[in-house]
Amino acid sequence: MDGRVLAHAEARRPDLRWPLPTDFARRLQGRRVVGLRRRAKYILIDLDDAQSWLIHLGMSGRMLLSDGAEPAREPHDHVIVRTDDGCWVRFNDARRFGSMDLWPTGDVENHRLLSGIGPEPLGNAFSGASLSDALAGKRTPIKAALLDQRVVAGLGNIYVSEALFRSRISPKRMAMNVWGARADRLCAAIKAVLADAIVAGGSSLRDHRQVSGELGYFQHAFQVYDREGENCAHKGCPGSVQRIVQAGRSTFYCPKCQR
DNA sequence: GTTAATACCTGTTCGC
DNA sequence: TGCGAACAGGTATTAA
Repeated sequence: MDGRVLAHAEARRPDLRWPLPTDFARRLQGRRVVGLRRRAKYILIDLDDAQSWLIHLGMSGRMLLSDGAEPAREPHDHVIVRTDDGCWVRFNDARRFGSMDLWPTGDVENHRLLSGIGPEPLGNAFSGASLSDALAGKRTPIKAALLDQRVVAGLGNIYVSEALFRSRISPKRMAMNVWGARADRLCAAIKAVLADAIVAGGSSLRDHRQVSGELGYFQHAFQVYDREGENCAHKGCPGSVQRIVQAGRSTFYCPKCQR
């Protein structure tokens, strides 16, 4: 999309998770894309009027790209954009947990949804030491702490379970008790899980898809998530995967080797 | 101030 | 076969 003009924009409903900004489609229309970035779970599309288009895919949201004739309208196609070179971009989100906003590019770090968010897990600023600092004094299970975007950006329920399994840390362990070598292991596991997932094209559960509409493949590489009752994947461990509920979300782990 | 629970939404799956 | 209940997810809001 970089460099292309948003020749036409249409919002087919006034809200997603929250109301779309005033005159949303009109403000997109005619703008040239001058940058494409990501911060945490947000896609940031910088426009030539010094505004940035913030997009969160929520859980079921997806951006679908196609060339040529206008694609048939499908249920839950909430925002539709056509670029000046004939590309169609559709934001489709059945559950409407996604959101969009327009915000000054120079102030985007201060947007209410982005301010206070933690370091990028794949960046150099995220280390065992920085993770220890973020967890210090937190009297909540490490599972819940890792879902807190202020601690580290971009981790969701699945990747937290996988990272805790790889680092052999119990999801029930108090966050403040994850430091030193444990924090180093956890940091490395988070980076490894995300790197593996990116290579595999992401995780596809039910209707999660890539821009082409294809499913990702990382779900086939899950070691604990949605594997309740299966043998622990750690070599030599006699344990089996258990499912518990923490903060209203499923956690999968091996009680034998995750401590 | 910190942590836990709840609401939002809809397609899919499961049990009766 | 058909129906309703439960479930999945991220995050703001409300409650404790």
